[in-house]
Order: sequence, then structure tokens, then C-alpha cells
Amino acid sequence: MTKDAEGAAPPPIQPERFQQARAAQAMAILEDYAEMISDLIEEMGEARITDIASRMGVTHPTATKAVARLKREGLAVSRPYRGVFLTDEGAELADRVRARHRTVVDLLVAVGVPPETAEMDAEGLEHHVSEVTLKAFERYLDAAAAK
Amino acid sequence: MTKDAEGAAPPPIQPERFQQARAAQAMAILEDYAEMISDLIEEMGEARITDIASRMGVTHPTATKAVARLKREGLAVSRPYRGVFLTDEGAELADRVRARHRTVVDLLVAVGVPPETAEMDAEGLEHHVSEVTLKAFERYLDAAAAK
DNA sequence: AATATTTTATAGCCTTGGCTTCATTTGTGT
DNA sequence: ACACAAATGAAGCCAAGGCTATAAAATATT
Repeated sequence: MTKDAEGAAPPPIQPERFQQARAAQAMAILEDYAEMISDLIEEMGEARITDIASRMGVTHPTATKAVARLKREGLAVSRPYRGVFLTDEGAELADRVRARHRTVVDLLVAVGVPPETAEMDAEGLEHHVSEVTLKAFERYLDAAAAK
Repeated sequence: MTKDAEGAAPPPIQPERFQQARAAQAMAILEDYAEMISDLIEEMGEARITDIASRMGVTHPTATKAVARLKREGLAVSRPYRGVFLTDEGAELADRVRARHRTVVDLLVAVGVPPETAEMDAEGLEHHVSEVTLKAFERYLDAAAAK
């Protein structure tokens, strides 16, 4: 029964959206750690596992594992019992991520989100902001600034 | 050397941001599946595992596992070889998620993101939009509409 | 009614990103 | 120089969220 109600094959609503979101998520941790390492080197001259872990809110073994993945992906280098450093590629990623983060926070604030909340939300948000969207944000901020 | 450059303990930049982002991520899948099940029931009268899987862009065993988790969390119910249904709590979650999704897409479009891109990005974005930010988005959209 | 197809379930594997626990190395302070 | 504290590393556990392959049940077709 209800042959008519169902019949139609599920309207192929694009699963690409979800696959894309999952891909973005896979990059997120790399991005966060790269940026964090970059910050630490800037602020304190080196990035130690302990500091990375404490700032990321994880235990050191977890930070060590993440760094191992960064190394595997060619984004960082380190020698046992020494600090962690970024490769050129890693540094570039960190810069891009930092810039994007700022833009996202600025946009949130521009549309009326309290700065503290903007900082919090941006942390998760930013990884899903595509190039196209980022450019749109920049244009919006420029226009708002010019006004 | 460079005792002065380092010395200071890592300025306790709040790790809560990351912990919060991780928590949001843990909810994301539940939210996506709940909404998808709700959509399917609305459109076709029932939510079958095969359709859920195809729309989410995963294999059926993966969808089955996700549904198992939904059931475990009290958001859905189902009997073997029968469709999946949402509990009251699950339906409520789905409604909230759907509304938030729309608001996020609308806001993105309002600041100049192309609609298609807005749809894509919203899929990952939405899970990290806090209540406070959502309210800000709504206010912004209201103001823009009134103008 | 018997058979074929489709759908669902189950088992088992992999990777990721958390964790704890224990061993080792480094670096500090006396 | 030695002893102790702190940092790093290594091993192993867990849950989540993917997957493939196989089995069983439900549905459709002849």
C-alpha cells in the first residue's frame, strides 16, 4: 500500500555536502595544531609538547600523536626530546589558518556576535569556511569598513 | 640562553575553545542523522536504512551503526527490518537543527555568499554555531529584512 | 508457490583521537 | 656530581565512524 506515497526514489539530495564536511573535519586537527605550534614558536621561541598539550586541552600523549601525524604529512619536524618545528608547508598552513580565523571572528563580530562568543565559535566554525565563503566575508568586511 | 624570551609560563590561552569545538563535533553526527531521518519521514513516510545511507553518502553498515547510536542516546527507535523513527526528543532535535541550518544559510547569503556555497559550507558550519551566535544571526537577518 | 532481488543485519578490520600507565631522558638544584 | 623533578616517549585501551564481506530476512516477480 501507499505505492504512490513512496514509489519515487529518494530525491538525490547531494551527499557531497556531508562528504565535504567530513573531509574538512579531517583537516581540522592538523590546522589547529599547526597554528598552535606556530603561535608557541612566535611567543616562546619553541613549541614543546607539554605546552602544545596544555593549550589544546589534551594530555601529552595525545599531543605527541598529533605531532606524529603532522610529521607524517610533512607539516612539521622534530627530534626526540627536542621541540617541534614547522616545515615551510606547515608554516604556510598556519598562516593561512590564522588569517582565516581572524576573518571569521571579525565577520561574526560585524554581524553582532559578542567578541568572546565569536572567538569560541570561530574555533569550530573556521574549518568549514570555504575559499569562496572566506572571500565573501572579506568583501563584506571591507564594505562595512568603508561605510 | 634566551632566558628572558621563554621564562614565562605559556600564557594560559583557554583550551576550553578546543574542548568546546570537540564537544560540538561529537554532537554533529547525531544532529545530521536526526535531521535526515526527519526529512525522510516527512518526504516518504518512513526512513529506511538504505535511503539514510545513500543521502548521507555512507555505506549501509555505517548508517546502521549511526542509528544504533541514536537509539542508544534515546533519540530514535526501530525494530529489525523495519524503518527508523524519532522519539519526541529526537524530533525536537531535528527541528532545532533544521531551523538553525536555515538561519545559517540565510546569514551566509545575506553577507554575500553564493547560495550553493552557503548550502555546502553550512553543513559543516552549523554544528559550531552557539545559541548566542544563532540569536545574533536572527537579529541581523531581521534588521536586514526590515531595511 | 517458488524463485530472485533488495534490504537489513552482523562480523570484523582500519584509522583517528582521546585516555592511562609506565619507562626513559633531560635538565635543575644542591 | 648526584639526586630529583619535569618532560618526553612508548605501549596499550577505548569509542567513534568509516569500510568490506557475508548471512539472513523481507519483498517482488514469475
